[in-house]
This record gives sequence, structure tokens and C-alpha cells, in this order.
Amino acid sequence: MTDNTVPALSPAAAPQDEVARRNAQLEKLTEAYGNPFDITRFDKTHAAAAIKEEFAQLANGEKTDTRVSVAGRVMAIRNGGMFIVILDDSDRLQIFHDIKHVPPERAELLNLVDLGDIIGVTGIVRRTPRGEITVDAENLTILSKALEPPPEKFHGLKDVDARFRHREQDLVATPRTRETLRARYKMVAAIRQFLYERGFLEVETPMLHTLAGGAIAKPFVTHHNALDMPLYMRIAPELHLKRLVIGGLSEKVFEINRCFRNEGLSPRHNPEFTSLELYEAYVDFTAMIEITEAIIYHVAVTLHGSGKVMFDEKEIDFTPPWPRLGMVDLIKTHTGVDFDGLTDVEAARAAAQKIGVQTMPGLSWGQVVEAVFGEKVEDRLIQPTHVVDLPKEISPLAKAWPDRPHVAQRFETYVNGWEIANAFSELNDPREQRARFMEQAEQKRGPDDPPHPIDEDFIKALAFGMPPMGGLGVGIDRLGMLMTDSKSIREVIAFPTMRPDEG
RNA sequence: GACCUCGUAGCUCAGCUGGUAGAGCAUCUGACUUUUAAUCAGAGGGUCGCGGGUUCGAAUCCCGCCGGGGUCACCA
Repeated sequence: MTDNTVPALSPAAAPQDEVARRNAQLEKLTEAYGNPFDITRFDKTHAAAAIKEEFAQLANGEKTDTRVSVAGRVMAIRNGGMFIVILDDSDRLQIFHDIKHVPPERAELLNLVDLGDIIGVTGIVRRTPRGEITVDAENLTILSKALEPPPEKFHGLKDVDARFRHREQDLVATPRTRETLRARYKMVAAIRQFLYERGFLEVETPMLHTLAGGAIAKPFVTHHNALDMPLYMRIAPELHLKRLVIGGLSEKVFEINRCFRNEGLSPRHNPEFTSLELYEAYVDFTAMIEITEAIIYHVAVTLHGSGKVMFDEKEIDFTPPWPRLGMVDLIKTHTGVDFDGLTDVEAARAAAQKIGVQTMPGLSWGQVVEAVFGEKVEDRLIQPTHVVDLPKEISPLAKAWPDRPHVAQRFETYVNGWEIANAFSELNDPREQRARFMEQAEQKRGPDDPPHPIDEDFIKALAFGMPPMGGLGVGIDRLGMLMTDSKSIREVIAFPTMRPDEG
């Protein structure tokens, strides 16, 4: 700010390269008006949406005497700077400069504004004759200079690779991305609020485990230097959450946080994903059915004002109650095969084979049923459905029915063919739990799978006495997909896992 | 990991069976001025993902690699 004279534009010095040109703009700006990056604050009085709302009744061509200060990113410059459109986190807003009468110093500053810059403007609100709420600028400040150009203004960023790698650009350029991610975070907040109101305590349990338990999945392995031992990124928080209830920290706990599974990526799988897990003492899995329906219905109503949500041109109705159908019964309905009558594993495998489902030798009856369900039924469960009576063999942490020992007191909820919730009456008999873990350790899912370790700390915790309780897990990302009509899990994760873009 | 498919200007895309790279937006110059994907005239901008091969000649055909998407495998 040493000199107030308007620096002359030298066409000869006009850089060919856009980034170089913007750097030159920054130099001119710094010279004449000070370094924009030295600015530390701008006192906004209004969000763009707030102005549009406050003056919704203003007639075309009508002017107010209301002075506002607004700030945002420059999205469009029309008529040589006469109209500038900015975007803040609420909406777009048009800024007007009367080019013919603007003081020369500001005219020069206006020339230094580029698409993508962050500007602050103070001025008077009016509605143009064409009907656009506009701020007639009395003052303009370039608060930050964009040294790289924004994506194309109309088509935005289409390249999905670029969209996920440069999410900040995607957010600026793609309204849908802003809507989707905002809806996802609003959904998470709604779930937290719902659970707080019902007396659940939100807790935190370790992400680094000495043993990856609570589910069966390949963990990410890391190493602790000082302790010189391997640590595993958690695949589920389940066992620690139960230990908090055992200790009586709260009879109702939940955690919404990341889990990590070192497995394939797909439109429905990201290596790190978010789950809700909750535990409530003194209730069984039927209470989990009710709370699952209540949470998800609450989310739908919060986001859409209704239990009915469009996904992929299908209407999904989350209004409770949802049907509860047995896994074996569903298989019977869709294939005609009744696995209840096929208690012999080899007979079950043969029946599966007959309807085109290959299974590996050595599987349990429950694993065969699970495989058939996965191939023949899952995809057809579009409307919310609780699949109940899952085989005990695939439910190592769930209580079995006393009168039906091969069936667990468990359900999985399916929507649009995806499993989005999984819950059971939690097994609290330490002797039985040890036996289940031993069985699980022996069961080989694939030839290369390592034996599953037994979590002795958890068994010991059960031996200390765990109240009967219900537990529930909900896949937050998939629920977010359903609520935002997103076909890929990457759409609802701000920064999905990507390979580095090199070479 | 396997298969299919895509990768061209900063962005969005075109480029047929091989003939030596184009448009719109953005940028620059000029005009115009109450526009809203502003408009009009002109200009600059490309190791066609990378590397190799076939060919007189490759963005185009072949092989390998890198990156993305999809399907499968994997996945409580």
C-alpha cells in the first residue's frame, strides 16, 4: 500500500499461462492495495440466503436502504465486472457495480478480481428489474486470490477422478456434491440428537486394537515403535462397547465412528467407513428392531420431510413397522428350497448346488444358508426388511434361541438389496462365547485365511458379568447413499480412498 | 487379483475404417452495457496419460505400464 496510482496494464507483459497471469494479478493487487493474504477478517452481516429470504417480497426494480456486508467466492463475472456472482455456504448472490460511475481506484481493483477469488462486499440491497436480488457495491475487498482457475462454470467438474481427488473444487463447482455431503452430515447429527434424547451416552473406544475382533474381516496392520508390536486398525468397536456397559458406565451407549477393513473397493465398500453401534442393557433384539426403524425413519423425515425417499427412481418407504421375515423362509419363498429340512451340511450343499450356488467343502450349515441367501434373496429386498432367524453358526456374538439352538436371536435389515443394519440379543455367557470363538477359529472361510484369534480380555469381561442386552450396528455410509440417492459410496464420503495420482 | 472400458487445451467435449488436432467455457485484445451459461469480433493456448512397437505416416492399430469407472472375486 505504498502507492495509490493505478498501475498501467502492459499488454506486452500479459502472461500466456493462466497461473502466471493470476500471479501477476496478485502482484499488482499487493502493490496497489496490500497483500490480500495479510487480511485476517471480514465482518459479514449476512449470508446470501438470508438476504434473499429477508427481501423475498421486494418487487422487481425496487431498492432498499439496507446496507449489508457479504463475502464469498467469485463464480461469474459479467458485463466487464458490472455483475459479479459470489457463492457462500448458503447460496449464490449477485453483486452490482455501476461501471460508469465507479471511482477509478475501484475500477482498477475490479480489474484484479478473477473467477475463484474470495471477495467481501458492502453495499445496498435491491432487486433488479430482471428480478435478481443484488447488492449494489459501495466497497469491495479481495480477501483471497485464487492462483489456479476454477473448473468450467457451466458443466463444472465431471471427471469423477478429479471430483474425488479435488473435493474442494467439486464442492465449489457441483451443487449436488454440496447437497449430498451436507445431507450426510445432517443425517449423522440427527442420529446423535435422536440418541441423546433417548438417554444414550456417546462414547469413544480404541481405533488401534491389539487384536482385530468384533467381526470377521481382514484388518489393516500397523506397528507401534515404542512397544514394538503390531496394532490393528479396528474392524468393529463391538467388544469394547460391551465392556463399557459391563462396567456400568452407562446402560445405553453408542459410538459413531470409523471402521477399517482391508478388502476390495466397490460402489458400496470403502476401506474406511462409518458405523453406528449402540448397546442397550436389559432389552433384546426386538427392541433393536424398533430403534432401527425409529432412527432411520427419523433420518428420512429430517432430510425429506417424509418416510418416503426416492432412490434410483424407486420409492422406498421407511415408515415403520417393516416386515420381519426369516432367512430360511425367504430362501424358500424365492427358490422353493427349504433348508430347515436339510440339517445335514452335505445335503444342504447339494441343494444349494442344485439351484446354482457353489459352496466350498467344510462350510457349516449356516454358511451354506448365508451363501444361498446372498445369491438368491438379498438383491430382491428393496423395501426395508428385517431378516430374522439367522443361523447361529454365522452369529458368534449372538444368543441362540433356547428352543431352536441353530438359530440366533438376530436380524439384519436390508434396503435396496444392501445390508444396512445388523443386531442381536448379545451373547453374555462367557462359557458359550468361548466355545463360539473356538468354533470360529476352526472354521476356515478360505484356504489363505489365518485362524481367528480369541479375545481373552473380552471373555474375561463377560465372566465379570454382562447384563442381557441388545446391540445394533448401522452402516452410516450406505444409509447416507439411500438418503441422498447416491449410487456410489464415494459420493457420501468427502475424501474416498484413492490411489495417488502419479506416474 | 481377473475381465470390460475410459484417459485429447485449465474445464466440458468432438476427432468415422491411420494422413499430421478442433469447438464451447476460461484467458488475452477490442466492441457493447441491467446481465444472470450475457452477447459480438479477433488472438493465444496441446510431449492427444506414460513407454515401446507396426507403418512412408499413429490421438487413431498392437504390447506393456500408470490412473479412473464398472463387473466379478473378496467382503457378517
